[in-house]
Amino acid sequence: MSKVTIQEVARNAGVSKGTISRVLNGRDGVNPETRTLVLGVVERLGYVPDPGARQLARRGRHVIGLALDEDERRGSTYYGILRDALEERLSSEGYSTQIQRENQLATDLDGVILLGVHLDDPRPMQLERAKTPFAMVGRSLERQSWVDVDNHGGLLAAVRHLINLGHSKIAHLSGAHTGQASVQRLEGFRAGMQSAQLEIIKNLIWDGDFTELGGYRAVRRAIKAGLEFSAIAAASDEMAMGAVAALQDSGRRVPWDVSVTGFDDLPVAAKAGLTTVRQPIFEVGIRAAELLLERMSGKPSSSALVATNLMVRQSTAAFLDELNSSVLK
Amino acid sequence: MSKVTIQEVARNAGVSKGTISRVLNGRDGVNPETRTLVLGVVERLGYVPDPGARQLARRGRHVIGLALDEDERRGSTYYGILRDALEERLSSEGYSTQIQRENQLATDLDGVILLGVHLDDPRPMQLERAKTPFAMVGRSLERQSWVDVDNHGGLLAAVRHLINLGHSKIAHLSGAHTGQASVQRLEGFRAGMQSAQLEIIKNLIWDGDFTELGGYRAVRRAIKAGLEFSAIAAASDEMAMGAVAALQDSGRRVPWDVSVTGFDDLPVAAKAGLTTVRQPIFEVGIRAAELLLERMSGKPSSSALVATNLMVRQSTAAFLDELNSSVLK
DNA sequence: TATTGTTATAAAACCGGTTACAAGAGCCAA
DNA sequence: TTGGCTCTTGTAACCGGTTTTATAACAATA
Repeated sequence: MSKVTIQEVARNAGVSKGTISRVLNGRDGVNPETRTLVLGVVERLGYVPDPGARQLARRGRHVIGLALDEDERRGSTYYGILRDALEERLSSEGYSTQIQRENQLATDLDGVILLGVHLDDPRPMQLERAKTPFAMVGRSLERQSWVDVDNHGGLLAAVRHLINLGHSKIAHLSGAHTGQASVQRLEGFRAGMQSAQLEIIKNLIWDGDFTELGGYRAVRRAIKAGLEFSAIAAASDEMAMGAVAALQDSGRRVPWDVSVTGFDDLPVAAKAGLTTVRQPIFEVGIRAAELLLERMSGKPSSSALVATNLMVRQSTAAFLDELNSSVLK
Repeated sequence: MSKVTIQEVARNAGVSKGTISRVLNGRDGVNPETRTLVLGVVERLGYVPDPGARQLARRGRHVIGLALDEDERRGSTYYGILRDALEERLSSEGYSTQIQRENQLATDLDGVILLGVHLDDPRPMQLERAKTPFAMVGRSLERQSWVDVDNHGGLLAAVRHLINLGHSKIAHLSGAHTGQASVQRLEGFRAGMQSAQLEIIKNLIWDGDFTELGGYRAVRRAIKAGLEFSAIAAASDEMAMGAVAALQDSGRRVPWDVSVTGFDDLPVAAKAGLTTVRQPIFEVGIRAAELLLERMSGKPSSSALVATNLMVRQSTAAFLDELNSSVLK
């Protein structure tokens, strides 16, 4: 319960504080035997270094900045979870985090995490010029040290799931076409349809603006236009929820008349029983933090594409053709 | 730019480190003259104590927990800003924060901030029993140490603004009636109408569920039902945005045909030109942190009701009666 | 006047880590 | 055998604060 200090670990292992510290920080010049002994004791005692003391002992303030692209997104669920993850990983390493307002990338930072990078983002170049190490959440084509979710694979999995259930007239509820994530998900949708030799109908790709209301309006419009479809693969949970509401307002039952899938797996999705693609946001944050730490320690940098999981719930069901079902009778 | 330490302050003031520390922590037994001298030097040098060192020197981990009521709300804009504020204030005091999952209020915390307390909330009692100091965001009738926004006064101001513009058939777009904030805003609406001897029409009080889509649907329903109104005072920006969308979809122009006000002043409100009531969320967080610190140091506890501001933008305009305007011609 | 208390401050110990430096062990060449 | 080298580990200083203890100056009391 009460905190265990490095001193106690040292006493238990029969070595000095310094050795413990060297082991834990991966310094070389430690006997492999001693190393495993120490790690064992650390494990047994459940020792966790005090972040405050660590920060103090390593000279310098050790601050890393979190740079968001738009103020508007600040505080959305996605960024909240990401921040939690980054903070958890970085604070355990003795770093404190600090939100960077706007484009004023401070120069006295030890590192920066860029959130929501887009294609013609000027920030990576700025940071390179200032020789500040950084890692990115979002894909970069020219540089390393980025983490991204496998958007393409995620939507592909959702579409395959729908196809396996017998659906063929599948609509895609897309976000604004500016974001990379949006484009990748759309491509995933296309890939899924094509792999089953299904036709991609232009009228069944709708813009839902990544919001619940946007999804609602898009689906209402489609129904009013008399379009036929038996499933909707949305590019976000919010849009999917809006779609469900619109279907219900139009007298369609989910999933019996229309199946719906989302993307993100927000808490609300589980509550509403929405089949969706889980984005491991927390994991993305952890990886981003690790990439930055890697880069700051001078190791060769890499990037990471984290996988998604399809969470099958109650908003999808097998396709029931009215004709078919009447024949069966 | 580089950090200024307590040692430098001490040298500049011609006293010892200990004295600086005593002054900054409000310990007594310091000569008033010395105190002002030290404070002057601190100000001049722009000295800010290092949180890490502070945390280390005060024994114990010094963790305070942030307890949310519902997982769902986690990460919403509101809670994001609140967390920023709490963290800022508490970390400068050497405390680190930790999110409390569910109801597992850990016992080894120095203090707890309860977010979103409601009337029959069991948590205050639990904490009292465990003798853990706490402060609450949201009103408590039985206890002290809470901070809340003046919901009543905020909506009252919005309604008065509309009345001053000549409106009389004013609708209220309310949240779910369970929350305290919702009830207080509804009461503010009533008070505003009554103070101008205006009739409160039951059919003009709608439930919008605090979401954009909820607001949209409620307004569509009202229009379809043929209800007459020239202004809508919503209990949240999101609902107000939904209302604006619904009005536009029905061919009503905002603000010429219908005026709309929101509540919260989210970034999106400024962008959309929505007249709204600003909730000083950040300020609420700071105050909550201070109330907790107060309580932990054993001072007599108090509570705070922070004021709102009406942000007048382009979604409200003077009432134009068609009859009137034709007469004027 | 000698003794005791008060008050204000300086000095030093400490918090829990990291790291520069010193030192002992083992090995090899001279 | 001895000096020098590498490998490994202990020792101690230090980071920037807080807090306990010691001390000096002065006032109050006997």
